[in-house]
Amino acid sequence: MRADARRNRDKILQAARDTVAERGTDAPMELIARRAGVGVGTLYRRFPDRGVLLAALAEQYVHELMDALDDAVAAEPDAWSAVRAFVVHSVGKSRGAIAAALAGTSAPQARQALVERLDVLVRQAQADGAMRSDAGTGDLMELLNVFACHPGVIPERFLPFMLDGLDRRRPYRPSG
Amino acid sequence: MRADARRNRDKILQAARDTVAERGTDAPMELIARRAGVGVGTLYRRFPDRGVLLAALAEQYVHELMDALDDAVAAEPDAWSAVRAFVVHSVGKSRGAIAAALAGTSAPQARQALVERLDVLVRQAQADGAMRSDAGTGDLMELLNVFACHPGVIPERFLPFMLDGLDRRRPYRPSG
DNA sequence: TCCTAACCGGAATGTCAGTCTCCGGTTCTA
DNA sequence: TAGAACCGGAGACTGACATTCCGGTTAGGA
Repeated sequence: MRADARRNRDKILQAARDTVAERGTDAPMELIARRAGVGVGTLYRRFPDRGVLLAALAEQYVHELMDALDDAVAAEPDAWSAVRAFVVHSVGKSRGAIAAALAGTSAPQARQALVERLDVLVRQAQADGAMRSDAGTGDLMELLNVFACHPGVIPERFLPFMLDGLDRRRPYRPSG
Repeated sequence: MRADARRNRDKILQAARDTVAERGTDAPMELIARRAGVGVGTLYRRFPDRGVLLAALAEQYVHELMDALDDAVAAEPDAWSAVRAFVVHSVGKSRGAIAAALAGTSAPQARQALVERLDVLVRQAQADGAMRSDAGTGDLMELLNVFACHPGVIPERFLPFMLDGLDRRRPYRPSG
């Protein structure tokens, strides 16, 4: 693969990510290409159809979530704090790409690994008495999805409330 | 207006509501017509374009929300309970129609009236120390919108958590 | 019952946004 | 410097919708 070809591939992936984040999974291919500073021809040469492109995006994204989960576990003092940090972080970056990565049928094995990993943490948080026990890992994944589909101020605004709702201890912090 | 014409008008409105609930504000007109058991011609004769149809829907819906608010106030013992009941009830019925009714530019005066009414209740709930004070009426309206755009199990599942997050007293009820 | 204005259905037309192909021109790299 | 690999984007195609139009049907008053 020639150097310029690889360079373009990367640019396309990044552009796809941004575009999908803003316009959803069915964003125009041409928009993605233009955003990458590339012709549609180039886009299609690299990714024969939308499905392939989305799969690549999903793969990449799930891996990043995995890393974010590791970071959260390393940085936070307990399981529930880690879960919280992970969710906040994940919702904060790359919006719609989450939806593409998690909701779709792409990269199911990577997704599965992520879910299992998160599940361990969730169970721990519940065992600690920190997280309410009538909500589970699946709920969190769906939560990510819902918020991923609503770029804009909404997630930032509601996420803290939502997380407080999931918190069994429910600390009340008027200014945050 | 002939009897059959009126009958059809009502059927169209109902079909539009269901269809918009499922497929969003830009659901195909033809789908709405078919669902109403009517030809597209009839639909267009009654509602010259999508905007008019949506406006009619909005009007009707906002009035229903108003009634729901009244009912909630009458049935519940305090302001916060009424707010909660209202939100749950509103999210529960006629999904996407909410989005059409509230997000759009249709029926702004009716919407305004609803918001003001709800606002009184919200302030009361906050004054009672029952609802957290860093979230307001606007947040609730947006909340309705977000959930309205996500038919399916999601709202039912998350709404209770969300509302608990907004509750200053935060009663913990493992089984509900 | 009969008449006709009002109403109905849906085929037909027009529009538009997007996808994907193709090829003449350009750029790496050996 | 040759030529394999790559690039851009015009344009042919497609499908999904909106909207119009008119021959056939019907409600409901005389």
